[in-house]
Amino acid sequence: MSSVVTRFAPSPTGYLHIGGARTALFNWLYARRFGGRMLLRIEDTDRERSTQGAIDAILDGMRWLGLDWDGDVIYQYARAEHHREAAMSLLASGNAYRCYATPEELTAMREAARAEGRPLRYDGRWRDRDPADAPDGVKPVIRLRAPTEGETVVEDAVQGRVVWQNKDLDDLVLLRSDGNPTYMLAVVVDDHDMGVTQVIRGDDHLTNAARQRQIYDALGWAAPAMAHIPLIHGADGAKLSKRHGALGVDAYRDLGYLPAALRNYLVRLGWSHGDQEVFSTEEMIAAFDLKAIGRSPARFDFAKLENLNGLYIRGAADSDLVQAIGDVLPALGPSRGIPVPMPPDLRDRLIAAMPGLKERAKTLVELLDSAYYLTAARPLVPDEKAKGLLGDEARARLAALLPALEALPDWDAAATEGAVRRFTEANGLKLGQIAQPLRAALTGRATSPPVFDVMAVLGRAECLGRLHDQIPA
RNA sequence: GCGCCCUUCGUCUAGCGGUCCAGGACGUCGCCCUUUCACGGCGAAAACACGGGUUCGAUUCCCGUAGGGCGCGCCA
Repeated sequence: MSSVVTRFAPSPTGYLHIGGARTALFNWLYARRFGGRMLLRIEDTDRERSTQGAIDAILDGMRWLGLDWDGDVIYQYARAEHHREAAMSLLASGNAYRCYATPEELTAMREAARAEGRPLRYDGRWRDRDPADAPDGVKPVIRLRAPTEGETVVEDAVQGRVVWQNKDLDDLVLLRSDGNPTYMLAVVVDDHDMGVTQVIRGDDHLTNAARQRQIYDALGWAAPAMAHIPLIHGADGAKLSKRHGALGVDAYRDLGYLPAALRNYLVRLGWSHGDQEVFSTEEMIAAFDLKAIGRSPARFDFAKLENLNGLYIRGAADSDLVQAIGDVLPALGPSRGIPVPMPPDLRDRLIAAMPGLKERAKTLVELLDSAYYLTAARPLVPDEKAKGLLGDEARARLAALLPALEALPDWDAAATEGAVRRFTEANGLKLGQIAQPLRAALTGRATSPPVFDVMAVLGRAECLGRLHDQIPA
């Protein structure tokens, strides 16, 4: 029993989108689960659309997500010679033939078929034709001489046994007229040469699996095991578009999601392990198996991702969170009022504030926003909710409280709380009636960590200053 | 049009013939805790697409119907 080899094979025509990220995760988990390897192959045979920028984005996305691959990145285009050799051997064995139909001819054929309600398949017009009939000046493609009778079967780990009638499958192109291989050929040759034992990919490739199976058979090679996982849909059930989640993983990073949270969310999309919702990476690896992958498409749900992200934020180390904030800072723009890179003293103050902050943030962006009071310069600009807490009456109360605070010999949470409580008792107020305006004046927000902790962190001078800013002259 | 795949609460899912008047999680709504928010705790509403079979018995098996998805390129 040879060891497990999986592969993730994106085409570099855009960023690493969320569906691709999940495919990569599943391949990674499967390889790790069985002590095998996950290879990374860039399918760049489309020279028009493949870009270096996309390759970089995909690699960066995988690194950010914590999905590493084994060995060097394999570039499919660099292997074109191997693909051509396979096509030639197929030609030699009679399992392929030259087709001289022009693109215009094929388009006309398809249109006619569509108009007459017939299947849109190549009609095999050059399959048995004498090569002597070849027209001048037309460079042929090489097509697979696919079986016309019987059936092609794919035993799929998630879809089960899927059967096609060979009469429904046409003779696909293996080599283009310019001599370059098609995706269909390249995938088969590469997976074979790379020793891939388990293919895990989106089920948009399920039909391709049948056609690739025919190529394997023609080549006399054993096909790897297959697992076609359902696609991820948008919240409305339609295909995932940019509007609802088909963002690159870099966008999720910039939105303030943690890689561990995204991994956890993604692994539960289409896969389950009883009632368990939260998985550490180790647990995921130990529990992952193909059998538990469902067959119906899942919809992307930001609310659940947020919930999970909040869970991971609460569980993260304070210094790690500040580090993560620092990492996303450049993408957030200068409007946050925090210099990039983050000054060491601010870093320390943020770390000190994290225990109170991380309890109430769902994303790193929210975390940063809630830290506004730490970085804001006087006078503060309260948000709408905070403004609502700073009416005339409230500000009058703050003015009345001020002398008691100014007279405090010590400035810590216990001291300020004591002073405020004595004030409320003396004036027949409930604690909230003074604590909320205090919070609004001090933080510019209606929510914050416990207000007396905030006062301790800010220090006497800054607190009294901010209070004076809000008190009527 | 042809082929293939899918269908349990709004969403992610458990369920592999009786344990299901269907369980968990997110979300929603109450209540509690609390200076607020959040966290946490407690509770509520919320689903087996439809129609036929098979069976003593179907959410579970089979066949249709409807709905959805994917594929049908000298793209990948």
